[in-house]
Amino acid sequence: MAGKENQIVEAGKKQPKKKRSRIQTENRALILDAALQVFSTDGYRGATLDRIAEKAGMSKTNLLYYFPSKEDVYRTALEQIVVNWLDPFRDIDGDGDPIEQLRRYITLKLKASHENPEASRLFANEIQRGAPLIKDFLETTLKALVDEKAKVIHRWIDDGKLAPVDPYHLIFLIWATTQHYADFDVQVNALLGNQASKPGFYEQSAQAVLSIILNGIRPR
Amino acid sequence: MAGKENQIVEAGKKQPKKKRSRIQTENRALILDAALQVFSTDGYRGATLDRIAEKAGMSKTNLLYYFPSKEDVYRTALEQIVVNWLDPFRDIDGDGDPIEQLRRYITLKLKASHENPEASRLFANEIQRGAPLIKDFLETTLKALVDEKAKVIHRWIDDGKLAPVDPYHLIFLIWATTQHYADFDVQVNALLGNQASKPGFYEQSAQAVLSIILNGIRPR
DNA sequence: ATAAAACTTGACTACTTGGTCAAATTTGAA
DNA sequence: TTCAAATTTGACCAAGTAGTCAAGTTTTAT
Repeated sequence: MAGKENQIVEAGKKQPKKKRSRIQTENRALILDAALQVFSTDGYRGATLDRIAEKAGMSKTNLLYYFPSKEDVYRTALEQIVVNWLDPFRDIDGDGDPIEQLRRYITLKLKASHENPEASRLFANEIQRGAPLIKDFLETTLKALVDEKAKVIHRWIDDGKLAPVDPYHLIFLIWATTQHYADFDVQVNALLGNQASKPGFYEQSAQAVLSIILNGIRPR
Repeated sequence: MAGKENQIVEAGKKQPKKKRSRIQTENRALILDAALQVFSTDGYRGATLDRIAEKAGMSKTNLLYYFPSKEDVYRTALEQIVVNWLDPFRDIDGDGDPIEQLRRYITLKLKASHENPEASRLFANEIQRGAPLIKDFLETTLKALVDEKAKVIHRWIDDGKLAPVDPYHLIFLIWATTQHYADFDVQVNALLGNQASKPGFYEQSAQAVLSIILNGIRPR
């Protein structure tokens, strides 16, 4: 597994982006969608190409016609997720109102966890097994971005707009909490009983999470 | 996999607890320790008995002399974890000072995540794959305990000792945040660079987490 | 010391899994 | 329509995998 091309996310830019036929586009999407489900519950090693192919509605051989290997399917799925991950975080605006900016970000993250829990779980799985494919990305691209936002938060604190909290741990707390609703949704559902399946549940939990975190960081 | 004996944790009580020889005690411990490491990074399906046996320093055949099957090794390891999990939560004292009680609980959880991250990851893994072995436990034993503590928190709020927050979501937030330092420690390390390996780091992050959460729930 | 019980292991089995290959079948541009 | 390129698949293979078995080696109670 792996070797040199750990350049997840960095890739995609230089690649000439070969044009794909209609069938190719459709089938790759089917495969990636199936892969997301299987990888997110069974992990990289536990997932099998047979199951992914079955879920995608084609033979394993055909799946391997579109992706050269299991690792490649996984890498591609993971890459998609990571890219979508970054955008809302990047959008945190240092010139905006801190509470409003963080409210927006937390809300977006909660929504993502709610609408696409598999993606969150797949990402969590990758980290939990030691991040073999994205360690590099974490240490470079993501670290740079986090450092930048940490500075923004620090500035907010210096301006008295935010209680003096460690920016990094604040970011971790937000990530942890929002992902929890995706990664541990079985537990959340078990503990909340029927509540969790009621219609307004998502908005209600978003409200609760926001109120705790935002109170925790509001200047006093 | 599985079938009827989903009664994790409930077991152990009725079992006559057969006495074990010195060798048995030692080897079972070696196996469970190795299993914890392998299961926590590779997941249930991804883990192999060969790897566990190798890490435990014995042949796979011998491992299977002590545990009848892979699932049984997994179940036993998981059960140990879950039991240890519960104690500090149970110890939250409704008659104590809320802030002090929660500070204590959060500190204990952070410490556990710090000292035994594999256990946390194994538990997370079980939940993420749908909790096939402990769904029952979540819905009964754990739910009852959480309901009880939620009532305690509610009482604290009614007494004006705590800001009006949803108890369940507060508990989720605490669990999510404290586990994050174990489950995502690769990411935490990558983003904090050398900081994370410095001596006082654990105390420092505990301090940061406590300050955010406790501020978030202090009455105002 | 000794023999029964406890422990340990190599060889083996049945099954799964990632990946290959050659032979169809389908698609689409001319 | 036509045929080369694209797509699809069953048969197959080598490398694991969980678990069995019988044959040893070590421990321990007497």
